[in-house]
Amino acid sequence: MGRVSQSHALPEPDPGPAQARGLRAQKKHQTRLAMHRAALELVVEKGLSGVTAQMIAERAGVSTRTFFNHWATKESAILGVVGDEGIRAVASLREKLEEMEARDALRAVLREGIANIPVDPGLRDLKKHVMAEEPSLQLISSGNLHAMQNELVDVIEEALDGEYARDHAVILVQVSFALTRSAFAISMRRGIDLVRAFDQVIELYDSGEFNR
Amino acid sequence: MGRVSQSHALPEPDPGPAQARGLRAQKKHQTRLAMHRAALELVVEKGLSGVTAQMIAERAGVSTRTFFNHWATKESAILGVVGDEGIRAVASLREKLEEMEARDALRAVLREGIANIPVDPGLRDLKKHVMAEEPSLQLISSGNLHAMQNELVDVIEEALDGEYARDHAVILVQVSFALTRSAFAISMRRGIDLVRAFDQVIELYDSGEFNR
DNA sequence: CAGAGATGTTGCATTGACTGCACTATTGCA
DNA sequence: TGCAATAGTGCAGTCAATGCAACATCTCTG
Repeated sequence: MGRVSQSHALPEPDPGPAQARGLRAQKKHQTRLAMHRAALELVVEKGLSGVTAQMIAERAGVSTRTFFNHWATKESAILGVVGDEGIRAVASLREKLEEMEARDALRAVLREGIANIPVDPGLRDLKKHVMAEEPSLQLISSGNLHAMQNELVDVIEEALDGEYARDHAVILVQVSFALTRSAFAISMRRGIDLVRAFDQVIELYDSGEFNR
Repeated sequence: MGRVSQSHALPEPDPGPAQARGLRAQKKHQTRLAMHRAALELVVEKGLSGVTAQMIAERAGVSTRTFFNHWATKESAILGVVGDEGIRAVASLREKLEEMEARDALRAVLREGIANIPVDPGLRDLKKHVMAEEPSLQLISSGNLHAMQNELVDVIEEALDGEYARDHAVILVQVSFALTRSAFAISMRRGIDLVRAFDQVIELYDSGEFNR
């Protein structure tokens, strides 16, 4: 009965994709996946606005309350957001900044980031389809990126000099994220791998067509 | 919380800032402004999550229902969203594309767009303060831009040639919006005019620091 | 200037996202 | 086996948002 509820019990991030330590963690991850899958399927069937949290919970075989114990919002269940990527990205950026230019470091981090997006193979196509159909989800998805932007700006600012260090950092981050978003769009449209699209975008961009 | 309403009977945009035709339209605009002001004040006082639509309506002297007749969401009342900018932007872009390069045309349109953001002088500082305090509003704000992005991409694609016309267009639009967002951030931080910030960002960007 | 139609405002009822709380059910571990 | 930790659940409640129907207030026309 010792309900020592700590912080506002926000929906915790997912520990690991597959190799869960205990039986307990395994089950949890399983439940989570079931909800994510159910969410995707239902959105395909009925469209985003035609799906309620209750439906998703029901199909996944859990209570509505449990659903919201796992996901902060209906949309995050659909997107299958993990959460702690921001922290890793910042750490990764710090390391890279010691051996390369800010621009390249940032690009590398973003490339890493999108390469590590965990997608259950069975859900890959489903998710792609949903994302293509529901633009507002794209927006939310890039909104998740938004959260880490400021932190990245801070880190990069430290690595730059001059009066306009922060302005530089801001622009650099914004533009880099813009390229990432472009990669998302192009990947979706052409049906190609996201990382591949990212590389193509970088190449196109660096070709200089955009600076005159 | 995170509602992403896809309203059908959308609350109509505001006809004109000041010189409203009839008495009716005048009153309407007045009501609208009262709500916008109330929303901003309350957010300053209690924070975004501490404010309910009811509170805003009450302070503005209207019913809750009326509140939602004017604004699609609580947040749009705070931001004072007008709405029909997208249409104007697209038309404007079409014109400009006939006399200048895609990049410059797009920049010009964006510059126009931010220059025309209607802000009641009395609310300017209030809004700036609120935007600085509540990052999630910034996100929503740029989300509004998001809607017109695809249309702009379409228009620009027509103006470009080659196999990669659309990819070019996507990247161009994304990057240009990134610069605009940067201008927002910098304008906020330095407390300078948005258009001025935009010009500075463009200058900084074109200086070439970002392409090597 | 009267009356009809258009438009703004409101109350009411309802749906659906989310949250806090108290409680039960499992699981991990000593 | 016994107990602490943690996942899952039911319930009640808040708040955003919407449809609907009644009502109030212009606006415009004959």
